[in-house]
Amino acid sequence: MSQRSGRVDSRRTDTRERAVTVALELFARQGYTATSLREIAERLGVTKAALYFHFRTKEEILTAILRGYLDGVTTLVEAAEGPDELIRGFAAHQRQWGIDLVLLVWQNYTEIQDLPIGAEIRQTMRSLVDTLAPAGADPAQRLRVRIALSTFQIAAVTALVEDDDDEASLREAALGLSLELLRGADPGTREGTTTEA
Amino acid sequence: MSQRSGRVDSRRTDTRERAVTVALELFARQGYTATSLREIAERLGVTKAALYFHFRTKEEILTAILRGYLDGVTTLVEAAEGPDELIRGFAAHQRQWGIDLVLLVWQNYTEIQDLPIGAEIRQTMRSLVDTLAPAGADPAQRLRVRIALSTFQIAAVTALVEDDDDEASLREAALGLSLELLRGADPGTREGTTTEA
DNA sequence: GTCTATATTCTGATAGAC
DNA sequence: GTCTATCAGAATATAGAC
Repeated sequence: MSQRSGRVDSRRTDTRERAVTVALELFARQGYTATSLREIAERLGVTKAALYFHFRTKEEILTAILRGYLDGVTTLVEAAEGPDELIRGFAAHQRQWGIDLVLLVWQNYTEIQDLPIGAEIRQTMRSLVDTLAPAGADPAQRLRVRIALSTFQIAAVTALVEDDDDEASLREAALGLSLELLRGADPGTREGTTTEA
Repeated sequence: MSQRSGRVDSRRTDTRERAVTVALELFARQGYTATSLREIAERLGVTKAALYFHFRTKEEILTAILRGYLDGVTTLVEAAEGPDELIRGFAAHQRQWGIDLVLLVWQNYTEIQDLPIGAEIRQTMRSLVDTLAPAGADPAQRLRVRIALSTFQIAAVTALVEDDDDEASLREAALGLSLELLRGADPGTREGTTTEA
């Protein structure tokens, strides 16, 4: 963004984008710390020094990956008009970003949590729970919502481990379970869009 | 075990046990790869070389931690007389081993999965699901069981992130949700101990 | 059982040429 | 934008004295 000149530069390469893609896969499958810049660079067919032209630190690569995903979630939360619509939007979002992103966030949260974007992720997830949980929900109800959200991640990981299971049907089952859990979070009224408390 | 002489050796130290405890905490909080042997040794007040007397590799420390936990789960599965009893036993087991073990397995699964004990963990978890799910359960029902099992882990992590929530009540809520999910896995008969299919 | 000392390899990161 | 060359530090692991 800050390095684009506006017009199409003939010398422009796609190394940065490719680096983000490759890093996502390697970070997800091997872990952030266990993946070296040398490894990423080799996959891209460039040197480590070339990577340092695009990113100032290794952490910046990780942050770049998470940025797009997180902004998507924020947009979802802000645009949501009701719990059911939001959970469906979240399901689609998780699907769109794929198993590697899910793995990346879960398996490397230890490293992510200390980064600036880690605080953003916590905040976004909390607003997601806030939006999905009834106003004034107790911790048990909020836990229910958190489990409803984790459903898609568990399904994605299950599809990876149990390779004989059909991923698409697992996703569908996850959505059903998620909605079921969500409805249980508020045994009373859950028809209108209770945006106001 | 293999190095004990039977009688109480006055020169015997508890470095190995202490190393396992310290490593569990550091691996859980910082990640397996991000934690160095130097760090573990410093915490113990010994040198790296002393650690290598007790463990041949870094992976062996990780394996030693997971061994006790995993054997406990196996024992639970073999002794189980019914789904409800098993899930309660699993809940108690998770509680007993604490948040650090839960974090360790989840946050470092990328590294664990390639170890020999990683295969054991997968197998044990599968037998756990097998025992909890009705015979002939479809993937969707098995997913439900997996989510029921994840409940305790999500509760533990939630207690860590949301430090104003009461951990004990979260655990209680998790057990209730887990049982609720489990009952939904088989809408039909779930009274007798259907050990035979 | 624990130590000092060391071997070897890799890490993230920088300088400067092209 | 990418390269070669290099840095300082840290990693796992081993050898051998005590």
